Amino acid sequence: MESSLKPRIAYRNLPQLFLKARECLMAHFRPILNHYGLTDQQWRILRSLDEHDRLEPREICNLCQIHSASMTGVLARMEALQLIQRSRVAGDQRRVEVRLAPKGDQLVREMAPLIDSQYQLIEEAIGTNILADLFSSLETFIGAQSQTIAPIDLPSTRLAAPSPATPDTPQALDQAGAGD
Amino acid sequence: MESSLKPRIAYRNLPQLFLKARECLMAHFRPILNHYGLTDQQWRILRSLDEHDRLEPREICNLCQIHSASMTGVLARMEALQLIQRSRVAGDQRRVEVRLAPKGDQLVREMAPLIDSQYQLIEEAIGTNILADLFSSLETFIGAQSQTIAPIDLPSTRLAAPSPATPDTPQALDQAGAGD
DNA sequence: GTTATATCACTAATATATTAGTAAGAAAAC
DNA sequence: GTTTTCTTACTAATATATTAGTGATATAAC
Repeated sequence: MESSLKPRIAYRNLPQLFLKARECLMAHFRPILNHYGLTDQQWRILRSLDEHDRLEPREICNLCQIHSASMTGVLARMEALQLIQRSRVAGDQRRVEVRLAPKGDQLVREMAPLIDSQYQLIEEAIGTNILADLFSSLETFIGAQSQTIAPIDLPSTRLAAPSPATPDTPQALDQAGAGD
Repeated sequence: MESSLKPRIAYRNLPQLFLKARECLMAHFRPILNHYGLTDQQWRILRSLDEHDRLEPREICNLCQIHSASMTGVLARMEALQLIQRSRVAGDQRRVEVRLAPKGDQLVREMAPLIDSQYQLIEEAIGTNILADLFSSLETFIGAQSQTIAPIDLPSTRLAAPSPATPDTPQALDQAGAGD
């Protein structure tokens, strides 16, 4: 009684597949971003600002899937790099508006044709219809999420709780003990 | 001369779409993971170990899309929580093998039916064929990546380099200057 | 008008991502 | 057999993710 029906999860790992697809794709663009010293997130924000001109942090969070708590730091660094400008909204002192700074605007202008060229190479290599299918499937899937999907109810009897229990081996493996 | 052809990138943002799709989906599972005090990455590793029984860190990196440099810390924390066990490989002292610890195994056993139930609810809500289409498109896309996709060549004349330049506003916005 | 509630950016603490680099061990070149 | 090269896990430094919570402002309730 040991090899008791090993894969205990029946469904395939869809989130993982999304992740892998994204990584495959980003591998073609990351060299461009790195060439200009940009992180993924910084580029996502620049691209959104290219399309929307004036955005508030909260809107950028939604558009770029960046967590609200990360946003402050990301924007602060981008402002220090003079890629964007931040200012308070006139009527509402809580809110902030973000725009491209001249340097950021110039950077987008320079990078845009490179990004498009890379997309074109990808499209040529893997075929227009495969990409079209993919867009279609993704959008149908995302759209379908607006259905009310019920959450399962969670049991209250959890066993392995997030208590650091016995901090056995805090960092490195003990470098030796493999002989006994 | 201001609204000068604003969206300067012609192609749609596919990486972003992957990200959004993944977030939509994970929203249904994260409550389960959080209930058991697990991070996304920890769960991905547990799930892989459920399927593969014995894995080396390098293999987990590939399977779970977790960066090699992050892996050490993630595994160390999971070992401290007694979810996994690490040990040196007999013949090769460089390598490490990772297995489920009893507590981790028990956790997977408890969580597996919950995960499957949630998948089932999702499948019922959005339809089996939409999901099948999606899997198909994703796999075709990932498979097509094995084509040789040429990288564009990067110009050497970059303007905005990753130099922290003028650290104008290091952290917070200046709380006032919005009246003039 | 005052109180309660909501919104928004931000902060703090910890986990993970990313880049570069290190040290030990293994394999290949010689 | 020694030197070179490669592989593997790990470390360090910084960027971002995540969770919880704060303070300031705005809006709603009264």
